Amino acid sequence: MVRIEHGSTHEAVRRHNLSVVLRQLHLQGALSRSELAARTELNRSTIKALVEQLDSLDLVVEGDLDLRGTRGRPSTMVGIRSDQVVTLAVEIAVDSIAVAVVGLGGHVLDIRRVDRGTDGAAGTDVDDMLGTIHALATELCQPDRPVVGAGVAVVGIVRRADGFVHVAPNLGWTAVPLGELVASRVVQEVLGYDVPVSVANEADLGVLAEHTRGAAQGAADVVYLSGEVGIGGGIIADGRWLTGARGYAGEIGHMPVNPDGLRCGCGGRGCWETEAGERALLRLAGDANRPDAPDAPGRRSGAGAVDEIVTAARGGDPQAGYAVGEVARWLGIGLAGLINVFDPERVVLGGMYGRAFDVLEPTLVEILKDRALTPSSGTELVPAALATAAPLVGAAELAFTPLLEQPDRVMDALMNRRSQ
Amino acid sequence: MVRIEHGSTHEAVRRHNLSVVLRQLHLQGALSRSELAARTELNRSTIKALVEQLDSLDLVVEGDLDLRGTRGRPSTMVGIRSDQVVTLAVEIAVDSIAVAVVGLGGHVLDIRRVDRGTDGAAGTDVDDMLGTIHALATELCQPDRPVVGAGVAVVGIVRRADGFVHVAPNLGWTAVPLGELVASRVVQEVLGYDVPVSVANEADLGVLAEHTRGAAQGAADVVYLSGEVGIGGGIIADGRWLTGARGYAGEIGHMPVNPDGLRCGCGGRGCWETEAGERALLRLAGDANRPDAPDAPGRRSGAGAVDEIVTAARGGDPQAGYAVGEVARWLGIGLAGLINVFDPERVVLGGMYGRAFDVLEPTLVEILKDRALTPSSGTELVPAALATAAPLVGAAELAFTPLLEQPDRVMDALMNRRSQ
DNA sequence: TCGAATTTGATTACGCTAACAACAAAATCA
DNA sequence: TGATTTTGTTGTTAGCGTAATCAAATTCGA
Repeated sequence: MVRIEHGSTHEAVRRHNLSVVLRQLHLQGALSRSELAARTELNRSTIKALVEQLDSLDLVVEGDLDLRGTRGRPSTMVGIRSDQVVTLAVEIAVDSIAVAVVGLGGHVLDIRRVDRGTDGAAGTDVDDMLGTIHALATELCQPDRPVVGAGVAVVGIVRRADGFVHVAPNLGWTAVPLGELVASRVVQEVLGYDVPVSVANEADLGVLAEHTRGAAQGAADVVYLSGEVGIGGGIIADGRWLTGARGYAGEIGHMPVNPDGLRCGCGGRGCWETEAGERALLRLAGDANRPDAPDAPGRRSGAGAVDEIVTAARGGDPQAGYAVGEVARWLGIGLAGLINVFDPERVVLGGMYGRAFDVLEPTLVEILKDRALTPSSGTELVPAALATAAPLVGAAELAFTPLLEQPDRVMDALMNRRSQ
Repeated sequence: MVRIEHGSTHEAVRRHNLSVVLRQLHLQGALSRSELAARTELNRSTIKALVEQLDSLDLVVEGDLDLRGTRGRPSTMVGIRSDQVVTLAVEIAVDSIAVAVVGLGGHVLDIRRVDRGTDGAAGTDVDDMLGTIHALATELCQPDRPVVGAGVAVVGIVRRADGFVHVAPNLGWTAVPLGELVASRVVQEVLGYDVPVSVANEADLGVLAEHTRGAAQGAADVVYLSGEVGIGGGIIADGRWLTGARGYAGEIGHMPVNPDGLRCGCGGRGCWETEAGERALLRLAGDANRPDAPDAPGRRSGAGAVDEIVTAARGGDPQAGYAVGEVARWLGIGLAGLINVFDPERVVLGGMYGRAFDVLEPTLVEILKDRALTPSSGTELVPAALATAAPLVGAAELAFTPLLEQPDRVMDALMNRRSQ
């Protein structure tokens, strides 16, 4: 693929500045006009004009004065229309499906989640799942509330360009054109007009969420690990979300770490998630105190069982402590490689790694001190901040991207589509 | 680190367009004005003005007409002043030191290389090495030829911000402020004025070179592997050179691939370069037909010995074939992990992997088919195109970066400095 | 409580830059 | 040789951010 670098024109400047202002408000919620001027290094006059345009697009509201008690004339506050401009966020997880309406600024206005096999929700059948999403979206959507886009988080390998799910082992899916399906059988039917539908991997959206509103805020280089049934990974490099040439980046679960390890479903041996994933923890802790059979197909996530083990380890249980220690060791060995490859500013641990952060950290730090080449003080290790909300928040963020990049175009196009 | 997104102004637009035009010419060598207009999507009038400004900065020349025989008035060709605007490129390798004068457009105008221990060149002592570089640079530099920057490639872990070499195991260095040293004891003394000095890891500059002028041209997502004494790595992600938060990114040599492998100098066990590096190949092929003792300190690179083994493998020698096969196997196992993490469009193999590409490829392809999750047809595997020139070309490219980004500022500043 | 100082909003004029339009120039093609 | 096509050149226009100025609204100090 050859990239041609284009020149800039007036409109590009305007659009960029409009985008910068809107993004600031999206991230901060509300700012005074003078603060906007300071952050963007733009002139007061320019900010006024930009805010007026955003106002005319129904994206922001100019409200009260900024009453902070500083001297001088107080500045006008500019707020986000978080209730008037929303996206639809969908999460297709292993054991549940969730749909949320997320307002500009990242506010989750409403959310519905159903577990698989309950509430009439489907198993992993694609059609049933679309039906579930359709039903949830219908409940949530108010006809007068404009929706600017939809984002879908799914536990699978997703092609960025069109939301084609190449494979989703934990759902039993192969070759599902999820983007098209959601567009035609959910968005178009529920809303009555088309909006862009973006699909991405759950962990990739996790890092996007943590970077925008969670534990990775302000960090330009981030590695995010999410311990669920497998190990998911997402990366921010140089301030940008890394998705790879096709969108498959961040598939770290099957990095080889132990050639003598157990066989993995992918055909390899000693993959990272075989050694440091949820099943490894359950296996190492022994099956006695755990009701689930860890290898039963279609089983529900062992989150409850994992938490029991972690609690036991905190309480001094030797078997649980051993299991946690081993998982931490293999986690650290793989993580050392990633740190050497990316040199991240911060590593964010989500999923079960986030919940068990306190018991994992000591071992991790020790392993990394040995194995990571970069000065050890360089990389921060922190737990995720958004917990289970991360994929939905990330999906919403992804769906907001076109609006944030081209506020005027997206809103104009939306007006046309809705009025038809 | 908090990033503030700034707005754009007139000057930013002008600078961007100036930069885009100059970069096109830097990459293509010469283009007609109408081609420039087409590529940049800028107006004819604008291109004229921009080219005139670049001409007044002594960066380009307007020359003959474009005589391609198409109908219509022929367009004026715009060429690069490759002989008038140059950078100094320095390579500090394990067994040699090289200095080159590289003109705009990437033309290597002149080059001097000395092996360590010959020609009065130093071993690995920092002072001696600076002396060598000083001598070579003095020979190469013509006083009337303006130098806009200097770039240094070094086999070590380098902090991007200031060119501080944290550690360079193969040179025996620790904590060497190489950027400062080259600036004060080479550039300032040889040229008589200051220019920015940038330092980076050899493999990182390798991928920059291959991406700009080699086998990775046009690819937005690239993984580059260089097999030398160790394994060096460089990454292009989403069209951008990836250096990490501090500049240590791409240190893939010590990724753990085999916990039962040999001890590595880094303290780990079964690091990638222990299993798939030069020493592994020499070890696996047996020592009988090789004069060098592979583990003698300060030894010269075993490039010759490696090539002997590769040639023997091509000829059907079973021992050599086994050694090459094992190296390919471990190389593939590690590479599968990298492919899953980055989802690159292209993987470029340099150093000994490039020279042995034909004998490595079959095994690599087989391993990747098994181990890499992404559709196997997705990622291209190609040998490097620039061979030993890559680090110097990359260093020059790095040194040209400020000029390409802000042509007017850099040239004005240079004028002032040289006239003092 | 009142005036000075400070900071911001609003308005207008200005400068910079790219685009546009019209015409001239230089080639190909029939 | 004339029609056609493409590009260079020139003057004009439009868009956008900035600077300058004045008015407005607050805090601070006496």
